[in-house]
Amino acid sequence: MDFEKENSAGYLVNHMARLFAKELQHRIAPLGIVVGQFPILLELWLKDGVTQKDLLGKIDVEQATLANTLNRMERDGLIRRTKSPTDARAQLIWLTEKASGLRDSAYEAALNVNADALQVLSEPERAQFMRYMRLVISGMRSD
Amino acid sequence: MDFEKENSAGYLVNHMARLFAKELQHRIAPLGIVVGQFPILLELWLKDGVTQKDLLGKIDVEQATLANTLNRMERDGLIRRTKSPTDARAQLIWLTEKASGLRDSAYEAALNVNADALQVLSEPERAQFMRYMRLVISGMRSD
DNA sequence: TACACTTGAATAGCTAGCTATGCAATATTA
DNA sequence: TAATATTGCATAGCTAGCTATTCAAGTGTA
Repeated sequence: MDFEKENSAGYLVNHMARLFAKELQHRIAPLGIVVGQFPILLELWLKDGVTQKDLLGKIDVEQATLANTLNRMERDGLIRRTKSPTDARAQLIWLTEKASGLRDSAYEAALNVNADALQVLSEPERAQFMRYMRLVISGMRSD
Repeated sequence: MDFEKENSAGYLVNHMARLFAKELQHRIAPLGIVVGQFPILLELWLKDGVTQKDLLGKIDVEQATLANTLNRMERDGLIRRTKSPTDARAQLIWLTEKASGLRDSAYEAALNVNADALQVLSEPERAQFMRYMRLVISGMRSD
């Protein structure tokens, strides 16, 4: 039997993900944020004052991962938390001024990473590529 | 400005990579190995008795990451190390019997993950998808 | 109402990745 | 050959992800 990693989808996917992460990391570092915080910020920029559970429903990550990342974000002055008025177990998560102000630069950084990474593909190829990824993801999630 | 994560290549790539890793993890756990060890084992199954530096040249990971993973592999009885006869700083890395014996089952597990993940795509689509990933990777590496 | 069940979140403990730094052995060069 | 530079590897310390477990607060029910 043979196994050539360049012909292994999993190997390529992993490698590509690390390159994307490294590139995004590099571009958002000046903003004082890190990659794991990105999806959370994306949600909070749309709507804050939500509970951890609300966030969890929108972000594809385990609850423990989210809780840890939120702790680091609080430590770093990106969010603050207030008691939920309706449930003593829950807290509402709010962006700080600092974090709110980063939105446009962060969007831009991420859009640039994506554009640069996909620049080797033509426009229709890019669309195909995105479509393939969405298909693979939804196939894998439904197992 | 708008940012929809389902339209972000980086977001999809990251998500897909975690699904692949989780699936592979799940299938190789019975063999007593974990995902980070996989690329190293692939190389060692081809040829062992090599130095860390040799391995580093073939695996796309930082030196420190490799060193840590090798330590865990030694702890887990997958490799052993002998002094290099030519360089007192280096060691030669050898597979144990246990690790050698895992090769075929591990190949099979990985091939199955890939096949299952890509089953939502037709054969020509799969080929395109792989081609796109290789293009994106080589584009990103050459920056 | 008391007790059991469920749920929101935190914590422990692990792998895998990274950067930065240290250190001893080898190579190079003045 | 002595001083310097380079190299092979290890270590420290961080983020990001995971599973498993715990715990307190809410919910439902006998």
